[in-house]
Amino acid sequence: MTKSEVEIAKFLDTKSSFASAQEIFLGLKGEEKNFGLATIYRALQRLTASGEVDVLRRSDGEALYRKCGEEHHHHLICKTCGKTVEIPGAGVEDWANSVAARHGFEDIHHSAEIYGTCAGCSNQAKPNRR
Amino acid sequence: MTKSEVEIAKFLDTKSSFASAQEIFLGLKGEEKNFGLATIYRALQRLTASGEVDVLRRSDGEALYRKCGEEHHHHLICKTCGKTVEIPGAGVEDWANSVAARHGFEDIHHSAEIYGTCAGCSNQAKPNRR
DNA sequence: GTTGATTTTGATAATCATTCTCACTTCTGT
DNA sequence: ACAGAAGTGAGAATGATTATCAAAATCAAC
Repeated sequence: MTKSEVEIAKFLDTKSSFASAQEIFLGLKGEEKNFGLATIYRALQRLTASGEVDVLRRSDGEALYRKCGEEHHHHLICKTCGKTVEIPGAGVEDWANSVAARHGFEDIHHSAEIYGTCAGCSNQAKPNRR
Repeated sequence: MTKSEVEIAKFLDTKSSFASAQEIFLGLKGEEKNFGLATIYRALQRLTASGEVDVLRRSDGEALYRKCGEEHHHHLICKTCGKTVEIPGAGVEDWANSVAARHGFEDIHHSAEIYGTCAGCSNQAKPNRR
């Protein structure tokens, strides 16, 4: 594992939400942990290729990264604060397999994310209900 | 509905797969159906905002567009030829709702796509099995 | 059907994330 | 210590998407 990969993994471990490459770059600035933007991108490519980091795309197309568990899972993401919960894959798994089989598709994989407002942000939005 | 929206919708209707803005731009070239790239993007924004066209992101971040049914649905997409099948939303719906409720999330929506190899491409890949 | 306002369009420049280049440094094994 | 491989940094290059702004088309009343 390279120095940049270690620092990026450490940084992502402190966050429960997804972070963009630019955010990681800025977050690592100073305190002797400087890395060029190119290095960040290269390290993220290696981390995602090896499955240590998950990627997904924000609606504007920017890539977001997160350190996740090894097992197959999905995400429940707060639209307001970004807080992310890992969801075990089981439920969708069966659905995907049966749908694919019904249409003659093989060698499948799937993606599934749920977006919403978490309890904390929901309360903040309507603080003093009268 | 503007002229560009009509032509883009017509073009997307002829395809069963997703198309990028650039592909639409090239596909509409010639035959009096010319539109500037900026116009294509603006029309696609309106079409997706009104729900007439679905968007998803290719793994490299490029946006892909498709004319779809009105009802909530998901996609089964061939990784090789791009052929896309619409899947009714029912199955995932329940899963998303129960997961969200269990974690105190409100006001949710979700995305789910299945990627695989369709029967046609699967046969082509291994044509003469001996 | 002409006037005037609003909307759409086109060509081009600007933006911004991501990748490429290349020279330099750091690691690895022997 | 040495050679070769891999990692790094600064900045240039790429490419999709958006912004700009003036010209053209559309529309609504009179």
